[in-house]
Amino acid sequence: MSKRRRDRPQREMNPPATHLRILATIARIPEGSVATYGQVAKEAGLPGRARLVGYVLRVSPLGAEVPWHRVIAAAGRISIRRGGGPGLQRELLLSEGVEIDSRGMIELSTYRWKT
DNA sequence: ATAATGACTTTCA
DNA sequence: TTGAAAGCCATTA
Repeated sequence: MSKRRRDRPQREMNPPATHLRILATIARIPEGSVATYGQVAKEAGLPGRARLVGYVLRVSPLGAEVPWHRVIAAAGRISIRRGGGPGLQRELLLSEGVEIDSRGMIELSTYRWKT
């Protein structure tokens, strides 16, 4: 037993814990629907951490287990910037039945994930 | 510890 | 509706 300087009761802990929570929430988004970063954060129990969601998606090893393409900005638009992303996300959403405006806008009123 | 960055959101014009 | 500015928060340098 080492001398831990003041064990925290149970506040934050592992960095990944929060990330896993976010990823788990994204995994719950049904096919054909989309969710905003803020909504995902809130559902994950992290209200106000919308930026974190984006950050996690950036650092986390995305895979088929995480439908990251169903996560869009509150404006109903694809947020990612940086090649290889936007076009791909658009294709994935279209293949799921989500209609996207020519400007890359999505009708949140229609496709927003309802909990 | 402070500064800068970013797959965000909301508000105002 | 579109665009700019401010607010917020965790991670990185």
